[in-house]
Amino acid sequence: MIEVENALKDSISKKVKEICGEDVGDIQLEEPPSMELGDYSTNISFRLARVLKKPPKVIAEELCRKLKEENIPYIRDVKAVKGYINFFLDYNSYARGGISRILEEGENFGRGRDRGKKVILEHTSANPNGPLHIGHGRNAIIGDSLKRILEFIGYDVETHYYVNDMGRQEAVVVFGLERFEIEKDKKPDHAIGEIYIKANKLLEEDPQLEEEIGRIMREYERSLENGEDSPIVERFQWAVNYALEGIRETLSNLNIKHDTFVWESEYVRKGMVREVIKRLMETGKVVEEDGVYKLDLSDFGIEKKLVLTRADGTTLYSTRDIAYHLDKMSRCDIGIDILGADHKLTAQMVEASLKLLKSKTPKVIFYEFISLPEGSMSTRRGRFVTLDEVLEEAERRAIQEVKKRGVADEEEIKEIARKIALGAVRYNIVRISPEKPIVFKWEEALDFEKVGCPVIQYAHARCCRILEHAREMRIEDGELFNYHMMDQEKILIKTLLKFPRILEIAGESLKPHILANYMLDVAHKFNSFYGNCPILREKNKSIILSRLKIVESTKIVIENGLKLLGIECPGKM
RNA sequence: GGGCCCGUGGCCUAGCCUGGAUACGGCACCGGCCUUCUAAGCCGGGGGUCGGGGGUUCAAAUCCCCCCGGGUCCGCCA
Repeated sequence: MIEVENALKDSISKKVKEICGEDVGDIQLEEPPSMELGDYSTNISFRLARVLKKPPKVIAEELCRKLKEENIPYIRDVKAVKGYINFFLDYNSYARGGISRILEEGENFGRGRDRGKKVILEHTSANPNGPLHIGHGRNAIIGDSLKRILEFIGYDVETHYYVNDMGRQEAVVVFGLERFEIEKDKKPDHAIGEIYIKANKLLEEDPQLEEEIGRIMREYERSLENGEDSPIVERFQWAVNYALEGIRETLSNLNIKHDTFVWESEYVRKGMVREVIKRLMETGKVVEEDGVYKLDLSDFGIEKKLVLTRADGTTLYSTRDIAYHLDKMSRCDIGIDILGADHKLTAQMVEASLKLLKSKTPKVIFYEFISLPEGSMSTRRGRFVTLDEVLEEAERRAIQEVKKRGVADEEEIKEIARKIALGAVRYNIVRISPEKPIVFKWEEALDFEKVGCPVIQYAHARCCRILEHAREMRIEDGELFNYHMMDQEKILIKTLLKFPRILEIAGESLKPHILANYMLDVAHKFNSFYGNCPILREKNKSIILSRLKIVESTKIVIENGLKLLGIECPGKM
């Protein structure tokens, strides 16, 4: 609970000032390794040792004496141990205060005040030349989770899918569509993907055709710049929209919806790319080399020069990307991009260019690749595992599991299995911190035992069942938390009350995996509580009532938390 | 060759930014618990040179340097 922490910090800060006469800045509160040692601790004495020229142990004891005189809310005792100062909560009042807050706030528990800040978060942005694979999934899932978290803690968030319709790869699709029949009964993104693979194979066999790709790209760009709605423009639009239709469906199955799809070509059509090039030319940082103009970014520690346009005058991805970012950053307070680690250099160059143009720059979250045991994925070679097949397989296995348990009837099973599958897939990706490379293995991705989201959903289902039974029992109101509480309930309550702080940390540091790991922690703490503290079997009415409130609070935290990870709770499983 | 990222028990993973008390969990393994709130669970147990070596510090998984292994980038591709 933030109130407790702030009160503690204030008291410590005040006493430190009395001892050494000066402000030592922000006090850090930690949690001791075990409950016997206390609930909160500070290592301030170690930091003061040098200033005061006294051993930490002596300082801790002195501070401890002074802190004991203070009346800090919810704190019943202070102890000095081996240089640390440890604080002990009065769990009865802490539980009463904390639990009633969770229950009052309900689905708003953890929600932050409106910050009056507009965020544009760009994620997924996969090229529309095939279905999304699990690598794209990592991008989409991190992005969508982050959007939900930021929104919940008080930001106004708009998500962008930057549609890359101008690259070589899309020209290859258009080229392929001229030569191969598209399979109309296939899911559109998969059908486009096959065309793309076939076209690439053809290009490999007959490199002469490469000329044709260049011609298509030039023609498309010229048409756009002239503002024409020529056949080539229509062909590109058709191909892109067709693939996007399938991509949208996959995203929707993952509970992901973008607010805006921004087409790269729009920046060419509106002349904004030319404008950017012109403005970059005026910075005085442009040199001519091998017949093309290049931007020298050595002032930013980047050795590689940025090519502004091709020798044939057509634009490049990077310049279009700068135009997009210039526009985007002017429309928000904070811009966030989710990018694969392979984009690090490009992102640096975009950032440097934006600085040259006096623009704000985006915050970028980089994630490492998901590879297959046999090597890295490749859309071009058709070597990838699609999100569609992962979701489908997960659902198939979930149906089997749910049937085995026999807790739901035929109609419910499908819906329950869908939620479990979605949770398993999203959770297994979002729980890993993004800078960690992942090797995709089917057994790991779809393991419903123990690790992962089903455990959390299961804990939630248990809550639901208990509350259901409790309603039938019609337990009357009474005094709460007036008994000697078990460790498991103390630990659970403390964990539940960390939720708002966790969201703050996960949101501000742009790390959704922190929330994911916390959710598993809540489930474990709940299971331990459930296994050790009788609820409905308890004789004492006040204890039953109090524990039911804990169950209800757990249900709220799990629902709120999983919702922010884009995961639903089946309620029974 | 240079830049960036990763390297934590047999396997997966948190902690690293902001250094502190027994390194968080899970899988697998061993033992106990279902006529009692869903056993996708609970309780207990074994298992660790935090890739290696130096350094800074009263204190290093955490900060600095070097090395090893893996990934990635260094296109008039995106």
